[in-house]
Amino acid sequence: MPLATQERTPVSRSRALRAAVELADAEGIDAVSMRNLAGRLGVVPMALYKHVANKEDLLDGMVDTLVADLPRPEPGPGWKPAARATILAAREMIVAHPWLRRVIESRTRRTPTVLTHMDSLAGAFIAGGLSADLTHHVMHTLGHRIWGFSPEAFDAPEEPDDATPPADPQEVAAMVEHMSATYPAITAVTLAAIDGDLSRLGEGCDEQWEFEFALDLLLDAFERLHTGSRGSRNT
Amino acid sequence: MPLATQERTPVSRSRALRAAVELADAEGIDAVSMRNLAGRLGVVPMALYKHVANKEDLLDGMVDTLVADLPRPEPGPGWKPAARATILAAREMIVAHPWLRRVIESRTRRTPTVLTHMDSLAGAFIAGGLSADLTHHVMHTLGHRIWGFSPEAFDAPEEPDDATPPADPQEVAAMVEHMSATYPAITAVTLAAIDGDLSRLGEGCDEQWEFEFALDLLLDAFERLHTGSRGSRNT
DNA sequence: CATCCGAGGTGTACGACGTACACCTTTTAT
DNA sequence: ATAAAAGGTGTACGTCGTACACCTCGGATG
Repeated sequence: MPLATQERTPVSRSRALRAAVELADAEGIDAVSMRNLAGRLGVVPMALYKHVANKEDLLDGMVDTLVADLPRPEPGPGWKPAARATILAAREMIVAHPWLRRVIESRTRRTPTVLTHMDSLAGAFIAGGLSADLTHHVMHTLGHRIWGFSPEAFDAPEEPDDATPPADPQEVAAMVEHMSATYPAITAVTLAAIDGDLSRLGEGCDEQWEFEFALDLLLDAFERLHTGSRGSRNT
Repeated sequence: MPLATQERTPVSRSRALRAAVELADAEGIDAVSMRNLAGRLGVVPMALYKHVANKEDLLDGMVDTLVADLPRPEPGPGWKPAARATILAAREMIVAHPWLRRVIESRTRRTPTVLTHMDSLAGAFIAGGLSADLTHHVMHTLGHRIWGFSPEAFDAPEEPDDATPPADPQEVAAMVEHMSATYPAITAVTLAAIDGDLSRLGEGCDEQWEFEFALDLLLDAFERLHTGSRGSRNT
């Protein structure tokens, strides 16, 4: 005999998606399995398939859930600040949900929600007077930066292990020596980034700063292309 | 009684990695499972673990195998053409192995081989006179472009299904109408890219061109930052 | 009222996957 | 000849996504 019916609000697509986002936030994206998520919802795994087509659809939906809340670029002052603000808002979303970057990267479908976001950003450029052609190239150049992240080829790998133990200075010095001999350029770059202060070695760099640096570099370059071609060339 | 001993060259790490690359080239990255790869090598799955630590290590190794063959930037004429040539060579590698992009994106370790490539590229900038600081930002800005691809947020999704059937023009026109109403900016951009010729709708855009456009845009911007700061600022 | 239906939930089962562990065999070095 | 290392085997476990057949309600409809 079942316990006193603990009334369970029935699962719905949006409830499932929100639960999945919460689960990913709390325990990481690997914890988001159909079985695990179903458990959270007090339901058997297969029940989820009444609300999502399959796991891909679940992940698409999770992205949609978050992307739908992004602000649209404000029409007005100019395309550059509008695009900048929109992209930085997307970045806040990425920072708030660390698993989101990888999930977006792995998406293969373009959902209407995602298309809407892309359209409103492209629309900002067009409204600002950029030609459709230039807007096209601009969107390509921005790439995933549209979503608030750039592909961080140069980044320190995420270290899931507990923070590196302090390690005595002598050992560190020897390591740096070795690095410097093997990878002179990278070492020079790294040392410059921490002002030569070896105690700051584990810090990693200021991603936000790097992101905005690259973003502004690109926006400025776009502006140069745009104004440089007004009336004379066909971009 | 076993068949006449068909002499099998013993598996080695590099043989396993090369076989894995071939397998991925031939059947896609999903076909690269420990079991499948072992089968190809005429060996039981667990035998692979004598040569790779685990699957992540296998994937790392596959990347290394290819990255090791990349040319280093030539010292000489200037950092810009040197970096450009190196990055475009990496791009050729990516194009030749379509699975490689995703695998590189998913790597979490930086192997010595990969560090060596990054170091030689960073070294080109430094040899060209860019400060360590500027080189740092430059590497970040290039992001995955270092590896010959940019994150294609704006790309058509890869369509694994057979090419879209020709679809009669009337239907296409209606679809475009609908798209244009729902996503005006994207539609304008897309139509511009195909010169309004609806028969070219499925084409997708010239990725190589977009890649080089973005690459050159960035390299030019770096140059402007560099020469603009010579002797006056500390970048 | 009786009936039906469809939306939501269940239970079982299958075929992958990565890999731990204990064991065997072959090659090589001494 | 012998010992040890290097390479290969076989079994087993836990996890995953999901196909398929079934059940169970709460209305809507005759």
